[in-house]
Amino acid sequence: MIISRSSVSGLKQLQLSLASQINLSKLSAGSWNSDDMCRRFPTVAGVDVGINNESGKLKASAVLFDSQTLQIKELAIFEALPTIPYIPGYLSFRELPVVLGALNKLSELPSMILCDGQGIAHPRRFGIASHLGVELDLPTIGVAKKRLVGDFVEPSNTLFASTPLQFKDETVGLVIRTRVNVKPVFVSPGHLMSVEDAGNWVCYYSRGFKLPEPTRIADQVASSRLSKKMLHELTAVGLQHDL
DNA sequence: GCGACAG
DNA sequence: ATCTTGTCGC
Repeated sequence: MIISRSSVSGLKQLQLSLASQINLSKLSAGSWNSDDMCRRFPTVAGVDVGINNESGKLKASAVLFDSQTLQIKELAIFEALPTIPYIPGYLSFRELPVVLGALNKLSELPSMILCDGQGIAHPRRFGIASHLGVELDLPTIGVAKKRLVGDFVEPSNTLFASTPLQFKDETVGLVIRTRVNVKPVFVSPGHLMSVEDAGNWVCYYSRGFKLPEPTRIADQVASSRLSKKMLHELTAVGLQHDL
């Protein structure tokens, strides 16, 4: 599929315009307390997108969790053919439609969302997490496995060690070691979230794996790689019908 | 001109 | 994103 450079410049202007709506206010007042924060944000959804080689369709997943217990409350998937190819810096225009499709299938919207990819750690401060946040007016956090922009020093090899991700003289995110001996993740706020809160939430949601639980499960669902153990647990609760 | 480049 | 074997560590 071809995409003209004039249409890309149009998307660029749209990003610049929408990015001005981002609000990075702090959610936490004082020290970050997980019990307190979970009361204020009772649910969280993890979203991710995979590609189905058979159909060529994008497959988005939205997994709703109780933020306190991290128990899965609901799960949804949505598939559709991609409209445009993947272009670094314009990922959201390709993936957001299916992500919204999956989220809309949930019986309730979450109080916040963690998504695969960048938040404001983006050339125009408008990664997919920011686009999703502005679109739904919900707090969002971007958790990426790779860097898109910014300079950083590798965080020490200890659990939750983190270093700032600097881009054009500002800290746009954090590089966090969510698991020892594993490459760190790139965390940045999307919308209605500060860099600091985004880091605290990611550490809180991390349970021994590289990716925090919401994104980790959403990732497995979107790429049809749910472990048999997880599949069995979901079946027991009757949440497997969408798979 | 050259290198970098989320998923 | 996805393709892939053996291997290291808890």
